[in-house]
Amino acid sequence: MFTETIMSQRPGFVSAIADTTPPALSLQALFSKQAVETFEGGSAVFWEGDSARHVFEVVEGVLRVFKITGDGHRVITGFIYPGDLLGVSLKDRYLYTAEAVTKTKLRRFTRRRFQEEINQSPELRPQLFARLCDEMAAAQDQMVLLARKSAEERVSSFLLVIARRLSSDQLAQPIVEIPMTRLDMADYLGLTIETVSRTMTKLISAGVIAPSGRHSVIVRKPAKLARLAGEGDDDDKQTWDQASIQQAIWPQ
Amino acid sequence: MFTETIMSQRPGFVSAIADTTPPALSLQALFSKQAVETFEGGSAVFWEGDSARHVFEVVEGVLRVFKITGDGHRVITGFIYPGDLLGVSLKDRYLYTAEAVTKTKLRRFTRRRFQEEINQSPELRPQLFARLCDEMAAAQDQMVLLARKSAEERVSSFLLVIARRLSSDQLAQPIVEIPMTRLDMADYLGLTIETVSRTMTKLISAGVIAPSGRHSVIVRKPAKLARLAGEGDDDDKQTWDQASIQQAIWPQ
DNA sequence: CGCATTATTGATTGATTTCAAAGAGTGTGG
DNA sequence: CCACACTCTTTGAAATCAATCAATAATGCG
Repeated sequence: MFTETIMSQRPGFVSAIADTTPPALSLQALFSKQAVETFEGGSAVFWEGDSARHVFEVVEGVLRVFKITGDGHRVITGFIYPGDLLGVSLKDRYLYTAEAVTKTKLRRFTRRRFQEEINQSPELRPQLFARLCDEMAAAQDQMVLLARKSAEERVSSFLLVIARRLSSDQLAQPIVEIPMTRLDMADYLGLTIETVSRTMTKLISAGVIAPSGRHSVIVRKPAKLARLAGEGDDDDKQTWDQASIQQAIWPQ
Repeated sequence: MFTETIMSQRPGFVSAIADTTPPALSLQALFSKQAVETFEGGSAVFWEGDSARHVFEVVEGVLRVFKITGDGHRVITGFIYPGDLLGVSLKDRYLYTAEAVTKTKLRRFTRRRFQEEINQSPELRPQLFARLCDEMAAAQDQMVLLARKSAEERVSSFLLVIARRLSSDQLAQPIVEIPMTRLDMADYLGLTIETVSRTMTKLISAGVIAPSGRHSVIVRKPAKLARLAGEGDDDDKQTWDQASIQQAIWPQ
């Protein structure tokens, strides 16, 4: 099971990822020493209930993380993007199945080794904690979405979140990549595939988004999208001085 | 801001709580040195967005933790019971409002002090991690509930969870205390108060539960309740007599 | 005891699901 | 290069579950 020795190590590759992190020892720097493994789209990294032997960092690609309910429904609890950690449950069994949506590259540590590293580094610990807290915050937002939002609000929220996630990477692009299928979206948003499809169509008809291939859309009216997503949108003036950035990302 | 000096310390009080914890230094032992504060039912401990200055441990009582959506809906993301921690977000702002459901007793640390203690203790750290992971697991279960379960499944799941939670405290009691109101339940389960009420009535008519005052019910058919909750329970014997009730509630 | 709050019950509406079918995109092999 | 099979997506019509609207009942508090 120790597949991390399969590929050659690429120490010089670190800087491209770790540039933005101030401390000498970051989680990303830690993982950067590990070998990169590749998973084809659709393949599972681990299964719910598996003995939790490894912790992963996503280098490239997108994964879905899900549970199967008693009556066979799939509930996707999150999507994992490059830079995110995967499998950081302190339980000894994975809480969910992780599956590659697209072709994915990962680095892994054994849980034991990872815990040692974390324990020995006062620098790493707060970073890991921060990750867990981000995950918790995301989970809570998702609970709000599932508990009270309409189909239109759910889909809009989803598009908005992935649009913003991308914006930090590839700035000034109104094109939002949607690597996952409609079924993935449905199982993430607590809707059926038909409702997702209908809602997308509705957003397109309303001119909020425009189709741009099957796995991407162009956000045409980001302010309206935010309003539909049910954000506290009294006004969107005072947020940042970098309103110019927002305009650059989403030119109206 | 060091409000923990307000009340007198009660070192002798520890044992009653800390008896069950093996290690010399447990989270509960840590908190046990702090003064106890009381919050009346309905009063807020902190608000979403407040500067996150303290971490709390619940000594007694139940709290609700919630967010308010853009359109004014309240979404309760969890209930906090004695022994649980509150406010362990590593963010510098609280992610949610915490409000006492019943009269509640808490102990608190400043965040700074708490982090120091955690950082200096290799014994405490895994305990805190385990708590966070339990919280995460609960959040995921809640996402599953909200994403795919019917009203009946939601209410049944809720009753089952609090029944099991109580069982560790006050054993061998099929009487489940429900300290929260129907509105609390509704806002937690992503339903309306009417639907919760109707579903409870339905469960009563079906003989699954029996009313026992407004804030408690008797679980008469725990196996059926588990089935209605959508748990993967392939086998289920009929369970009318008291002995099998207890077995079914607490199988382990 | 009366009033405010909380809970139940009933009737109706409506959003989303379900069922059904057709259309679009992708890859394969002849 | 095209036909075929497959999957994924869109669209339509009907059914359903929970929300909403409305009224009554129970509880608890001063």
